[in-house]
Amino acid sequence: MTLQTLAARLGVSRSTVSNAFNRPDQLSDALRTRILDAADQLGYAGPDPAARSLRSGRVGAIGLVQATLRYVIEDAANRLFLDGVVDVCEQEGLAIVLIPAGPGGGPLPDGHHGRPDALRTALVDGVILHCSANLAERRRVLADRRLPVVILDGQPLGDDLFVGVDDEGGGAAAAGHVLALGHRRLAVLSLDRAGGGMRAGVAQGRQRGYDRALAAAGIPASDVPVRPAAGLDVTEFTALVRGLLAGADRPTAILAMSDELAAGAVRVAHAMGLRVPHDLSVVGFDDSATAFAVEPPLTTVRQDFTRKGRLAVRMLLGDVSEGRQVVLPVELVVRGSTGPAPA
Amino acid sequence: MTLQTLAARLGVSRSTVSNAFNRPDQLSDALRTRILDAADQLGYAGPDPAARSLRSGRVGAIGLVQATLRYVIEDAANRLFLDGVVDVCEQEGLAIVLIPAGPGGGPLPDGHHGRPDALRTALVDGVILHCSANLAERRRVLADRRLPVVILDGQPLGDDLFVGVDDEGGGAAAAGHVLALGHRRLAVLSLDRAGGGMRAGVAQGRQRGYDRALAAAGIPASDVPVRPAAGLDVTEFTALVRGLLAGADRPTAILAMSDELAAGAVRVAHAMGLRVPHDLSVVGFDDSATAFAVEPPLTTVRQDFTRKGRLAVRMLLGDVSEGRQVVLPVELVVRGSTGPAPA
DNA sequence: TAGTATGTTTGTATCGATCCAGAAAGGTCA
DNA sequence: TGACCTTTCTGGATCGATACAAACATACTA
Repeated sequence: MTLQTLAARLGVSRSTVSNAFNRPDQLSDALRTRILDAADQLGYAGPDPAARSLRSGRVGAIGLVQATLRYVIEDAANRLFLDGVVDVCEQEGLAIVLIPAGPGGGPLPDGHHGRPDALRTALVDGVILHCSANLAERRRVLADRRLPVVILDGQPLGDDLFVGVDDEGGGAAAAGHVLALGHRRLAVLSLDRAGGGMRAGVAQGRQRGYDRALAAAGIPASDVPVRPAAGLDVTEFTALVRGLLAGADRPTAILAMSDELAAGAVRVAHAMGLRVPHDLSVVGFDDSATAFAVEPPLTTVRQDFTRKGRLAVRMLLGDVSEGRQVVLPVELVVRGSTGPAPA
Repeated sequence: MTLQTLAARLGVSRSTVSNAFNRPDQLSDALRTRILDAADQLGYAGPDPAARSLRSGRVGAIGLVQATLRYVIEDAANRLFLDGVVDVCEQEGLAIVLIPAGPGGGPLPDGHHGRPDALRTALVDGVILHCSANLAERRRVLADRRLPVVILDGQPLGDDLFVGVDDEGGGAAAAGHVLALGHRRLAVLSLDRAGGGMRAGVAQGRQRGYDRALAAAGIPASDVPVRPAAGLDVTEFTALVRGLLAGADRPTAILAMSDELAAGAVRVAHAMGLRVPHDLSVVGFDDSATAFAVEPPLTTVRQDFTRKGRLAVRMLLGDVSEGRQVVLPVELVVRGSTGPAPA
């Protein structure tokens, strides 16, 4: 059952049937109801979406590209972002397409072999592209496809639409906070990971912030070990943190680039018999639900994920009233996981 | 830049270019590389997805329909299901489309006014349809579109592909457990809600299980109050549970149709000064992460969400090796939230 | 009564690919 | 050498709609 045959059955033109579905104002109510009723009767479910998309150029969906599909739903912070996305999409009746982007952080399929890249074949009107190692390459594919793109987090790329947060400012606030508490031996748990991180740009920004505060306090960056800690399993992560906290001149404060890393550090510290914040201060980042998943709750840097999500979608839909490249503010939230440096 | 123009530029036929992208075995390697290189050079991102879909009938994505988009990501149990879905989709290179289904549980747009229903226009190769109040109507739309459908949870509909769990058996196990502990005054917190539930079918199945066990114990169903509790805000929910637990002949055990409801009940009970399980036993359902979000951890009915997700996608893709209608087993998990009835 | 809006309906061109039957070229083998 | 395969490539038909301009009514104005 196609629009064509339905039109024939009713003795009207294709255009009229099409209009019945898409432009109520283009025909009389009487005819419109007659057509829609007939459609119901004959089991015509409405214009074929593929054909409609081909002709009209619209799809009614936006795409999300992140390091892995799993990350999209498992990361507590990211879910808050999704809340914002969902919010606007539901309002606008847009579907959300989760686009698999191949192995996290890895290169795209070269296009010459194997399965075609999902990014090339995804049916969407625009894409929210999370910062990642191969951002530029992905960006290029989307540019070739002439799809609108909003880059999320990290740093702006060219003059692309961009929404991020003040990672550097947040990092500086986090480090400044523990420095003000008298800590001098610090360590960083980075979102980067050995093989090029999933959120490379974010990690860099936050690190710059840490470094800035350290420099201001006169501490050489080389005195502060930075450990790539993202994507480790529990055993590896535990070993990493234990290594960091072993020895007499262990750090008295840990700057973690996410609340997950921070919470993990607190757990390991506890397991080692260290008290938080008495023996060790820990600062997280993001203020996701995880900040309350440990005792004491985490001092962390809050960002408004949901707002970020809403904004990203709106910008994708063409609303640039807040600018084409938006950096949202962050805010240090002091809770129980930080305290004065031990004497 | 279309396939057409690329072909012209190279002096080959459209078919050949198409084959270069889709059927490597249909042309010589030399020509294929020449074509793909030229495509790269000229910024041709590959065959237009909409055109491809129209002609080939394939999209490379599956759709998920649930009560609301938000539910998809916020519900802890549902995320486990998504894990399974994501698992298979990532393997198969399929995108996942979250289809907004209008106001939760409410009727579909009638098609005669307003925005076209997203279910009618979603570009997908098949749909996983969560049970909901207007399941049948949604099913019909998809039937008209001739899309493969897997119905998730609740009861099978006709001879549609179906994946669910033994809700009735689980309900019976949960109720049987507290009855065996000597409880005689029970109450049910139902997933149904006043205006027709989001997971109507599920609620019915679980209730049948409760009822079966009650009957076996000789307790008339009318003695056990059933309170629709899904979708309430904290205040409403608290009032509801307080009402239930007020009075001298208050229930000594609560059968909750989800871990969220159970955890909520535990919190309210604590707030009222009741000890769990000493004064009140609570049984959850699902064994999601929430089961450990309260003290004591919940006695609950476990189901394997991730397996359910994997299975649903595989069935959608045509694998019916486990049958066309699969009911997965559940298992009672006894933890700290249940104990002997108070004397 | 002609002239002008206003509101409906129609036809033609077009979107950008894939499918499939078959032509051309090159190889094998008795 | 000629019959018969293979491999490689081509062309026309087709998927199912929407856009846009033009045609047709009908009513209203002058």
